[in-house]
Amino acid sequence: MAAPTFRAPKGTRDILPPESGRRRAALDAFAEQAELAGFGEIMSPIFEDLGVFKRLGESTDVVTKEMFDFFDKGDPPQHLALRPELTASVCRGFAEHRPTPPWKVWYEGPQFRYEQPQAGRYRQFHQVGVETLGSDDPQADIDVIALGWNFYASLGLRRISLLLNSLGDPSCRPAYLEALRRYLSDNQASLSAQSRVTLERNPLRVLDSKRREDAEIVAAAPLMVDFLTDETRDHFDAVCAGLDQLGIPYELSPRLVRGLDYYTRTTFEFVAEALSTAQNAVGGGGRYDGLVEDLGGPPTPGIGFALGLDRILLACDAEDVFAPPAPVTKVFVVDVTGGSHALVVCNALRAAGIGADRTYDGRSMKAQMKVADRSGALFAAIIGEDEVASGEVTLRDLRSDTGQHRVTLDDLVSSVGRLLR
RNA sequence: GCAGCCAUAGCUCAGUUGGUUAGAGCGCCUGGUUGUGGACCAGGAGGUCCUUAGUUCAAAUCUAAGUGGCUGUACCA
Repeated sequence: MAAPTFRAPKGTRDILPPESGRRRAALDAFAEQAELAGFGEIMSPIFEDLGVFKRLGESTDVVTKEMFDFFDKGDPPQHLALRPELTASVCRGFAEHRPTPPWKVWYEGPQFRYEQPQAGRYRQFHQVGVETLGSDDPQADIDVIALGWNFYASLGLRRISLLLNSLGDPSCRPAYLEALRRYLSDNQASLSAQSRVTLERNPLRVLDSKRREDAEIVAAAPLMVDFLTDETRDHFDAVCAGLDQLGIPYELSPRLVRGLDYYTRTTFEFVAEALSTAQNAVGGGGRYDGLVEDLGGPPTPGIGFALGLDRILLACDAEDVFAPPAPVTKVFVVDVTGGSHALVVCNALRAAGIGADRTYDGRSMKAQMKVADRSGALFAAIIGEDEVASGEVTLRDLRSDTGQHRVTLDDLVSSVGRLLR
């Protein structure tokens, strides 16, 4: 390939039509579902004070090595970072504005992590998500999970699995962590070198290891579910019962640990069976009952999820669903008299809400008809010397052989409007 | 982070043991009809063979480094 002077930075890409239209449609579908469920959109800044994201957990890769951070020009300079996820921003917003709970918001937008890119993983990636702040009712958990589930279904995806777990809360997790740490330490000799390091920082995440050497030890490790207090167990059981009630299938996944430290109690992940194992997580979320307080707000429980749009669209490809939307151009104006009539006609059609397009540069009729066909337009509106002389336009059906007929310029918009119904 | 594979036209890819002017299909443009798209036919445009350095009389082809993409792994969405 001829090397262009500049290219999109590593791990980023341009999304061009028609793929961009498909993403827009997916975003619109998500927005509609979220609004139907009573969520309003939050538009937060793309960068925040680095401290906002440090609360995600000092031991997570996201915080320790994957942040795009920089200093601004202030005196003293402020240490800022591009957002690596949005839950922290939402909680910061809640702590800042103190809206009346329960506060239900949805979001969409690009997020940034400095990682090694590969298929389905980008340095700038796009997520949609929701957060419900201010309620620890298990029915809030169920509503959130159901919204995610329904969104995948609305795109046409069928092969999505829901993995469910409870990570406990401060009343029971310390005891479990202690038991887990003791167990893993006792069996340290059998663990991989990498896991021995992870064990020091965060024993929970050793459970996430997929290294073969660790498999045996991990499989026999104590499980959080066996340490839940009555209260957290009741919460978890209520979530399961609610999902049963809604007919949403799930798989209990007692070793499901998520990459961010703030999660408590309910945690879940959506997996696309149509994608290869390394990038098949298409969404995930859970409760983070301590995060708002960590960010300086009042003690506030919260639950939410984030879904990775890039991977969702890959899953749509794999399942061959959710095609790009039909072209908006309905009428292609072919003007062989120089183009100024096309200018007027297109403007009138567009004003009436009818998609209209044309070519430039005074091309031949043959060339213009070719472009008209390719545009996906349903009709060609042809303007030549004859039409100009009689104040008419020739309307030609491009998608069937019903031929063509003339209408007066004044009638064009209403004729087309009738034909499109 | 670690490891492997790959990089030739807008796209998908051929290119022999290193040897004239680097090819195909699709796409694009023009014409075949001085007013008509899709099918067909003819012609045309389009290339720093990723970059740099090296080996050689000679490099798309061999070597090294860099860059980018992909795959696995780690981790994550």
